[in-house]
Amino acid sequence: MDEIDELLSIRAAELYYEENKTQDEIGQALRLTRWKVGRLLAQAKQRGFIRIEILHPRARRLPIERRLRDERGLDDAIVVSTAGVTSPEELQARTAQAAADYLTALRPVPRTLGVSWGRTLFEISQHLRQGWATGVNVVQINGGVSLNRRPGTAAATAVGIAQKGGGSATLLPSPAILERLETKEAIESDRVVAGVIDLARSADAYLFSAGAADHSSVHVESGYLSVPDVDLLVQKGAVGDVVGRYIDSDGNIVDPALDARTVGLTLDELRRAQLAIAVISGPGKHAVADAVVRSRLCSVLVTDEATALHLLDG
Amino acid sequence: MDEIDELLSIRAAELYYEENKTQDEIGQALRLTRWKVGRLLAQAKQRGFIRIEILHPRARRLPIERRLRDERGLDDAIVVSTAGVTSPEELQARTAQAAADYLTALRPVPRTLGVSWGRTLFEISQHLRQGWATGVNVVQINGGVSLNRRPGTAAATAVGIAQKGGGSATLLPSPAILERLETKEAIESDRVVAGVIDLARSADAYLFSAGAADHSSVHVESGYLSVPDVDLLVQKGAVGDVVGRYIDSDGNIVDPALDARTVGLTLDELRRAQLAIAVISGPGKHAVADAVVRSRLCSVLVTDEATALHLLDG
DNA sequence: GCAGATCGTGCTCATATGAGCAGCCGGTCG
DNA sequence: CGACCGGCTGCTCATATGAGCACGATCTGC
Repeated sequence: MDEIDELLSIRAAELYYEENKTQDEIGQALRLTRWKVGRLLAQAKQRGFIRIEILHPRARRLPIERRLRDERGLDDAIVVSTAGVTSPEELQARTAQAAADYLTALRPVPRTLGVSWGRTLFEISQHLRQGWATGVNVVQINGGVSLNRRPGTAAATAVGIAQKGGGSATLLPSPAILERLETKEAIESDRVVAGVIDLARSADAYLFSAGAADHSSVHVESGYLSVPDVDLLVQKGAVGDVVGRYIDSDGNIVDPALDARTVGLTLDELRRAQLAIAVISGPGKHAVADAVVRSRLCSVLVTDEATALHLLDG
Repeated sequence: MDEIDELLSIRAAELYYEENKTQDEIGQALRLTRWKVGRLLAQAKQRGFIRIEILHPRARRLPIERRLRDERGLDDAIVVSTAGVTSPEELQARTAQAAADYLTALRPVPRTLGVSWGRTLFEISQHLRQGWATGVNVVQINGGVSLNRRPGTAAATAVGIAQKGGGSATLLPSPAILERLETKEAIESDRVVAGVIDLARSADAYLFSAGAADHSSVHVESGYLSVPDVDLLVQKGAVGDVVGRYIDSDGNIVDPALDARTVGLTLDELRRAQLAIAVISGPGKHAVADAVVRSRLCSVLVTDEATALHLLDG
């Protein structure tokens, strides 16, 4: 296309998209046939001169979702638009809403849903509508009795999801990470705890998020790890955690000793699941998101546009 | 429209604009009739959920141009899009290009074109194509023999426009502002100078820009005014200058004594013109642009989107 | 409880758009 | 010099879309 046609295509696009003229009218105005106008408009679109954005908190990016499915081998992907997002909170809210929508529309409805806990999961629980399902039992898949502040966020999340879904919640009454291996083994051999974990293994679907490996981690906030602990993990290659287990960029356990002291489903158990929904968004989580997808920890990913593009284009 | 319809309209818009489905296909997917889909899409547009942008340096904003004509009483308005602009230089280039395009398309072709000088005018002269007109004579409408750096920018501008338009340039051999009133009157009574000004008065069209009243002014750069001079003008209410004459927000001369020492067409002579094209863009020039339009110094305005919106919505 | 108003729905029909194709023009190579 | 090729043009025809309308549901006020 030469420059004169490029300019004409812009003039045509202005009249078509901004002035709502018909291609025929544009043809008269620019002294072109309507077919030429149609071709100019098609070229303007094809060359990327026309950008169409859907500005809405619930807007999704279907072409990116398709690419994630095709190029990253996911069973499904939900990508929320970042157009018009002004704060990190809004991004988080949009993603949580999308996850809640996905759960609500999920068919068949899972009878037992395994969930992790954390900021993202809590927000999803809040965005779910009363009656989003009927008779969904929720089971915690990793330990999380909070050691200090915000007691019961983990419990509140699971109970909230269950209650709104017309079912009951089964909590995992254990810390996330124990200081000694023996204690962890003792807890896991406890009848109740072992029963919960067995139930978790049998869940039809899992819903979990991932944490970035930095000082803002819920593990630091909850007191399970100290800031130097996290620094050490990062030094060993950790990019973040999934159900309390820290992984490197290939999805491998970074610190087997620490991992052995972590209560809950193992990553391999998660990988074997039919339906594992990861909800990961925000600029700080690009690396973990990549590790989760790369190592097939999830079959479904709910994320934001920027994170998705990072997964696709590096 | 209730929330369910709002959400549906977003889903429909995603399928329509991002996936290129027909309304009928969307109807099948969402279990709606195609008419319902059409209405949802219309509502999504009307409620502003759909934003269509034309991303191109030459893109204009026709609806804003129309509003400028209708609401601010301009004969014509050219508004360049700011979509995708990354630097002030690019904004300036886009506006200058639009001004050059406007001149080129102007009918009837002016036989004599009065021009001011400055950064904007110089850039317009550079964007004009060789042969943009045939036989356009250019005359300077305000004094501008540069006192120090960049000698001849004013002359180069006028000569460039004339030469590319197949005509000749008539320069105004005078400083912009003189220190003493007597000198100014003496210069103006000079046969050559008086002849040039007479020719300027008879021009078919004028092309000029406006300067902001701040330290970046060409008058400071050229040495006609000192920084304290400008500060004083601002204190008296100056928002900027047109053909070297400083005006307040109502378009009135701020300092009559200074104005009397300024060589060139007066503002009232400009106001009487059939065709006075002002080219004003950039965030720093919102106030002058408003003054120019409000006081009818121009009949045609070439500007950028942000400035135009300032003129329209405050 | 009912008449009238209002709204949303799904139709018919006119119009706008896109796909595909024959002809033409300008360039190229034997 | 002329046959060929590729790209552009403006057509025909099928399809997609939008305007207008009649019907039925729902709401409102007496």
